[in-house]
Amino acid sequence: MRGEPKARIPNRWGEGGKLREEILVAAERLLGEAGREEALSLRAVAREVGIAPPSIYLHFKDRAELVATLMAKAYGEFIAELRAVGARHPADDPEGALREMARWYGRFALEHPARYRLMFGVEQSVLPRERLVEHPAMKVIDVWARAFAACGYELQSDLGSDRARMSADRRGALLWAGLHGITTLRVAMPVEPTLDDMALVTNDLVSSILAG
Amino acid sequence: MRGEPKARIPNRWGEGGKLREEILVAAERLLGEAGREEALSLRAVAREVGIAPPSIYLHFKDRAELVATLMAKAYGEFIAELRAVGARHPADDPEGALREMARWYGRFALEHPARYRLMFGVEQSVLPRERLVEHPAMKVIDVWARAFAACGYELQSDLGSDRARMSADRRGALLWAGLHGITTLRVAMPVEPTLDDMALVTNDLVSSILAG
DNA sequence: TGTACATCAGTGAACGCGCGTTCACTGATGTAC
DNA sequence: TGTACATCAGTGAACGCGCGTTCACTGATGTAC
Repeated sequence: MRGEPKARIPNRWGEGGKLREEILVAAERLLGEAGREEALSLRAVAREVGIAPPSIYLHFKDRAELVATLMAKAYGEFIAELRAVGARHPADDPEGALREMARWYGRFALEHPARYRLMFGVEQSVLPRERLVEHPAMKVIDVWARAFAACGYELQSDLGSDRARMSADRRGALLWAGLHGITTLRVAMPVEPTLDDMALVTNDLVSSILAG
Repeated sequence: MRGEPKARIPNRWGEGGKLREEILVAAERLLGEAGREEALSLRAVAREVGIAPPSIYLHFKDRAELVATLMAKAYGEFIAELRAVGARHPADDPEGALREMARWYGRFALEHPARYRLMFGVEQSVLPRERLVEHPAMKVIDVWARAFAACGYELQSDLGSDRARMSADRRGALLWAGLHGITTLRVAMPVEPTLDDMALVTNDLVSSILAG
């Protein structure tokens, strides 16, 4: 009953790259099952694809490079979709768009916990200030800041200022932190998380930040 | 230069329990270094204490029991300290107490990331509704709810209701989620987290929830 | 058309590692008679 | 006071496991002459 112990037919000349895609797809699937990046093993990926473990090294320098590739893909798709959710909403209702995006954020974290953790859950190596702008997390902040700016709050680059009225940037940072807290606490705690429940807290959060 | 490869002198009769304490202390230390519970190994604990790995089984059924013990200790100390921080504040300034507790929360997470993650960072097994009240996480919610109640918001057991004015419980849940998000995002992101920075966002959060 | 050689895609076997856990044991200290 | 035995605290060696990675290889497909 073993799957297929038969030898794999090698790809044609010039089509070696196909295996790279297969490896990424299998790794994403297994990551979803494993839940945490640390629990994803090259050998398991190789088994899933049906190749020998060393074959992975034809396409990735080492385990770290495979994980980094998964992470970059996850970020790219996540940010694009978050932007798209906002853009799909009527332009004359920026608050509605904000709420829509916030709800989508929670749903995403609940439906793809492993991918979510891959992006926001691991302690990452600290980058020097000047390379920070490149990091995809900065783009996430930017999306939220723009969403608040559309609601009439002014953008300002200085996050550290404490003027009387909270800037769009600070509201964005606050919303993101709040959403992150809501979703990760739901997933971490021994309560079965429900979307309704989460939507309620999320709405409270958005209202508070719009009012505060 | 190896530490001490010498044999350990066994504890006296009736004093076997001392080793249990030594194991727990060593495990807490190593957990702090490792950062994540999964990275804590029995063999490392044994090395740290200076005993043979099987000796741990004299006091703990298996690895899971040791980790569970660490977690219970961490929860107990955390909740006691959080309550104490609130209690130390003048009773006529409940908002100040709330802000004080919120700041302490962030500081704790930054200073003891491993212990924080041990409590709030792992996906735990889902408990049945009736056993939920026993879980220490419920006590955390309770502390926050009482802190908001002291600020004049009414307590109500029904978290799901959506009356016009947000109850103390819902504000408490929201604050906790927000704090959790702020602290974990700071730790997870490639930015060096600073206390000032966190204190600013934390204040924004408290203000928003008090106003919302 | 034939043939030597390069290139490509991929493999099998092995490496050393640290892990959780089990097993049968050792040696000191207490207790019963 | 002596001695057989029970109890306690702890150990050494071994188990099987899955892991990341390296190494020298195979066999098919292309290219040069």
